Parts: sequence; structure tokens; C-alpha cells
Amino acid sequence: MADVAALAGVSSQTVSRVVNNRSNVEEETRQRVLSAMRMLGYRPNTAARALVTGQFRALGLISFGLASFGNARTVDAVTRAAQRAGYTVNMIAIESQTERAVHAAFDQLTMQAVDGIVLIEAQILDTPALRLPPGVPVVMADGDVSHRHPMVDTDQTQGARLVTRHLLDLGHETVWHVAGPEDSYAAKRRAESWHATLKEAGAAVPGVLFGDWSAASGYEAGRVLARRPGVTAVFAANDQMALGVMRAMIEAGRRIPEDVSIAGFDDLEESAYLSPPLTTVRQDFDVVAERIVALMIDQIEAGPAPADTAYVAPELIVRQSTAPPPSRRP
Amino acid sequence: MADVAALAGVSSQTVSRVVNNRSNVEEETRQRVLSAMRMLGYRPNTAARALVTGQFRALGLISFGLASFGNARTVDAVTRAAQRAGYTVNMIAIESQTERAVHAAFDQLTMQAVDGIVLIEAQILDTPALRLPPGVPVVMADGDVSHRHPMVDTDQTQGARLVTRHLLDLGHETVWHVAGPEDSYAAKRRAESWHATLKEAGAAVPGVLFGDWSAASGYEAGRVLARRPGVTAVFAANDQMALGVMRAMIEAGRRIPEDVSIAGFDDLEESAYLSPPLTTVRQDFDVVAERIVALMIDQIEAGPAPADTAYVAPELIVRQSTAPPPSRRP
DNA sequence: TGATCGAATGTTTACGTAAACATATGGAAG
DNA sequence: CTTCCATATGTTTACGTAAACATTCGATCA
Repeated sequence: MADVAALAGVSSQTVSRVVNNRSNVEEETRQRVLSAMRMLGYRPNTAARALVTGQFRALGLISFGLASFGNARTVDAVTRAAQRAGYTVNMIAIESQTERAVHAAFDQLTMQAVDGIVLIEAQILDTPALRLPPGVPVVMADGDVSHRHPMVDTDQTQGARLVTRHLLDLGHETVWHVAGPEDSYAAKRRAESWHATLKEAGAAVPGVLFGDWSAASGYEAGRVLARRPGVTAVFAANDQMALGVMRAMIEAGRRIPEDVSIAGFDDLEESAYLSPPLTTVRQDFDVVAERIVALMIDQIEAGPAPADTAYVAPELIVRQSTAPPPSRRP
Repeated sequence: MADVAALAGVSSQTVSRVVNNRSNVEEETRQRVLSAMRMLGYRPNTAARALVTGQFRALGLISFGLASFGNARTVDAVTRAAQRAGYTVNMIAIESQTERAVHAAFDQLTMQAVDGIVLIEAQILDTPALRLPPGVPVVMADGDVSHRHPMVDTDQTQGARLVTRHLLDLGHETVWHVAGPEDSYAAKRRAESWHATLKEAGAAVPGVLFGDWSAASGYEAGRVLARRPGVTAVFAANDQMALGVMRAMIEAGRRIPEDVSIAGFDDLEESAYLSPPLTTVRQDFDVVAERIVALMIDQIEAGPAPADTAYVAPELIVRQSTAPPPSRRP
């Protein structure tokens, strides 16, 4: 910076002003500085800048990895939204769902230079309330409403209701459910809403099978369900598990949707191309991400925000994997 | 840090020594400092530290987003490998494949505090050689061999050969190919190897159809292929496109694998649960990521490395989507 | 005309850390 | 007992930037 200042014949402070697009710099001076910068290939030093301003223009992102496509979509969308806002994203994937791992990730991120932290798909931890170090703004996605941080999420309750209703309306006596892992809030809310919707409709509530979001776990659950003759409709808590259920049913000789209807949750782009195309609940990951980043930046610039929860409406996408049950068909 | 030093009754330099685990600190002093740190909730300031050391313990990662599952797997694996090495990952997703976008991403990252940059699935850019700012170590994945940066990649040539051979060996007269985007090196190498393998075997080489890695583009290609009666075997350049091809074939009334065999590339976990389960080429994303990070850290610590390319061997996974052609079946 | 103000630019300083150098202390070697 | 050296600790400084404050200069207004 000193070199640039010398070459342009100004003080380093003027260079700083040009770099930061401040006013009160004569156009001609600005041009002179800019060309000096170009000539010397000058790049501002983020560390020094952050040291002075206390701002890094970077967001920390803690997730449980990208193996779950829903998570991957969220991470992707958050990254892009952050970029549009001029922030980079510092990502940490934690392996286990323990509070210790989350805290270690937090430590690493706050040590790393971030202005705020986005926590994706927070799990239900052992301790009643996850205590995070103060001072760093936090926004959660798919977390627990009772936490003291703002949260943005798809309206899981509404989504699960839509898909369960859809299956009941087709004439199925009841709907089986393959849930996500027991320590996932998103999974819990979907399961609770499925349960409530069945009760409301006066339908029997079958036992829940738990998966871990993976197609493999859906397949295992599907094998169990395929053995039970009365199963005519299955709602899997995400599209990957729905895929596994479908496979297990087909292997067992059950046709979809003639013998059994299957629905998922997420609406991955691929779900429209499965055989048969999957009925599912579309989450608007981009809108969720936009809101997360907006809330984050609010907090960074204007201080702590109330721990409100913003819900983004999902949409039922009916495709060919759901149909009336055999009893209602000619 | 000064507060910690005062509380512990030592100089700030001694605190620094404790924080950095340096030797030459008496055990008793160390404990005193550590407890002072705990008491005050002291966290080292990364910006100040980086300003002095010039190191950030952070890697930049440029990719084209996580919509392509292969990319998502790579990003996930790189993140985890980097974490194990004590580095965080600063991610940038670029929208378009222009050189300008790549350079903008580079600028943002070098301005952001990173010690090195990993470039995933570099595309073929307009200019003969992508000129990156000097001074920052770079490792490429899925890039162009001719670049002057070290590269790690799955052996695309070998993978495409394996799958093409497999189809020919089953008795298919030739194999159609749905390639990835024309500006992708990985897609190009897979296509070239498919072409070479057909020629070697004396088989006719049908025209290539291009997709963009998405299931939708595979579906479009599949519709075209389904109209051609002679098509008995299709090799799609990734599993997502293979999924789309499968869907188009099934819609057209072609059975898989009885009428037409379909194979993919990547071996996503889901591919084993498609109907029918997909024959594909398994990429070892974890090994690729390990090597990328190792090369990166070598460069950071020991200076520029030769622009070698390391290939990781793929593996053919035969499942039920491929079979002998109708002509060879009873 | 002189006072006043605002725009453009310069000077000084602080940010929090680790490197480089300086000093003190105690024990081993002669 | 002195010398020397290793170990433990303290002091000074530099890293590159932006904030705070200071200065200069020309224009505006009473």
C-alpha cells in the first residue's frame, strides 16, 4: 500500500480511501491511484484490514456434510446468497452429532475469521440447550424453535400435512411413515405432523420406521414394509429414503403406484426422473438461504436479533408414484 | 491477551508461547496461563495472528456448485480432509464458466484470507491458458493436464474404457454416449476414451449427445436415443444423466436391461437403489480429496510443486441395468 | 473584504499477535 | 569458584490497514 501511495504520489490514507470507495477523493487522484494499484498488482491484506475493522466479510457454516442432498442444496444456496451479499463462506462439516463436535466446530470457526455462524440441520443434542459462545451472531436452519437464535426453515409441519392428506384423499386407509433420524428436528417435525394429520382424519397411526436420510436406510425400511400386506401408502421423510423404499417394494414385486403409493420430501431435481416420477414436497431452498443470509447480515450490522423463526411455505408436487389404493381401483 | 498476561502475572509473549504450544515454558507457568485464559474466555485473534505469520490455515475452494452430485461429493471430501489437516475451507461457487468469473472468484478468495486454492472441475476456458495470480498455491481437480498446477483426478480414461468394454463384452454392437458439457475436461476425457475404446474394438462410433450433468439433460438425450431403434447400450457420463436416460427409455416402452442397457459414472450411493440398480464406474472421491489436500499443504509449506497429475483408479460396478442385447438373448 | 465552511488530502495512531532480540537464573564443567 | 551454556522469561518491534484528527485550499456569504 505504501508502494502504491508512493507511485501515485499520495498518502497511504488516500489509497485506503480509494480502495474503500470513499467519497472526498478527486476523480483524477482516484484514477492515478487505481492505475498505480494495477501497475503494482496491489491486493489489500485481509488480515490487516480485519484487524482494524473487526469485520471479515465471511460467514461460518456448520453442517453435517453434503451426503444428504437436502443439506447440499441448502449449503449451495447459502453459499450463493452469501456471495451475492459480498460474503464468503467458511465451511465445516462435523461427523458426529455430539455437542462436543458442534462446540469444536464453533471454536474452529470463531478462531477462524468469521462474522457470524450458520448452523444447518442442528440436531437434538444431549444437553437441554446448546450453549454457544456469546458474541458471534448465529442463525439456524432446521433447528430447534426453542433455541435463542433466529431460525429459518421450511414449514415442515405444513409439508408433511400436505403429503399425508394427499395420500388419505386418494382413498388410502392410512399412511406409513419412514422418518429421518431421531435426533433431527426436521425429521421430528415431519413425523409429528404426519401423526397429527392421521389422527385428525381418524385414520389408524402405524408405527414409525426410522432411517438416517440415506437411500440405504430407506431400502431397509422398505423391506420391512413390503412384508406387511396392508401397506398401501408410504411417506418417506426425504426423497433419498423414498428412493430406497421404492426399490425395496419393486424387488418384493409390489408395483408403484398400483399396489403401493410412495411419496417423499425435498423435491430434488432428480425426483422427477425416477421410475415412476416421485410425488414429493418441494422445499424452496433458495428462499430459505436468502432469508438466512439476510438475517445473518442484519445481526452482524445491527446487533442481536430476536430468536424468531421464519417459515417458508413448501409445495406439494404430485407425480406418478401416488395413486388410489388397489381397493378403490377397478 | 494483555489481560491474560496480567492475570497470570507474566508477559504477553509468554502467553503467546503457551497458546502456540512452544517449548521453553515451565509447566507451572503454562498452567497458570491456561487457567487465566479460561477465566477470561480468551480467544486468539486470527486476523492479528495472520497479519504476523502470513498464514491463515484456510483453503479456498472454487467449484461450480453442488447441484452436480459428483462435485458435491468432492467438495464434501475435500472439506473433511482439510479439516483433518487443521484447515478450514472457504468456498466459492461460480455461476458461469467464463474466465472472468473464475478470476473474480480468485480475487475474492485471495482477498479473503486463504493459503491456497483448490479448483474443482475446472472448465475449458476461452483463453488458451487460464492465468492465475501468482504467489498462491493452486491444486486442480478434474482440470486440464496442460495447466501449470498440480492436479489430482480420477482416471477418467480408464473408467470410461472399463464401462465401454463391459458393454461391448456383453455383446452389444456398439455403445451410445451421453457426454457431459463440452467445456468440461472430465466430460471430454470420458468421451475420448469411449471413442477410442469403440475404435479399438472395431465398433461403429455413433454421434455423441451432450448433456450438462443434470438428470433433465439426460432425459432429453434419452428421448432422442429412444427414437432410434438400433440403440441397445448407452453410457452416460454421470449417474444423474443415466437416471434421466433410464426414465426416457422406460417412458418410451423400452425395458432396462432387456431392451437397452444403461451405464453411468460416479457411483453415487443412490445408484444402487434405482430401478433397476445402475451399472456405473465408482470414483473414490475420498482418496482424490486426501491427495488434493496433501498436495496443497505440501505447496503451502514447501513451496511450489511440479505440475504433475495424480490419477486415482476407478472401479467398474456392475449391477442390473446392463445385460446382453436382445439379439443375444433367447 | 474577511470570516466561514466544506472538500481534498496528509499525519498519527491503534488494532493483537509473534518474531527477534535481550535478560535473568541455575546448574554443569573446568 | 569461576565460566559457560541452556532454559525460562521479558522487551521491543513490525505486520498492513483504517479511524481519528489535522491541515490546506478555494468558494461562499454577510
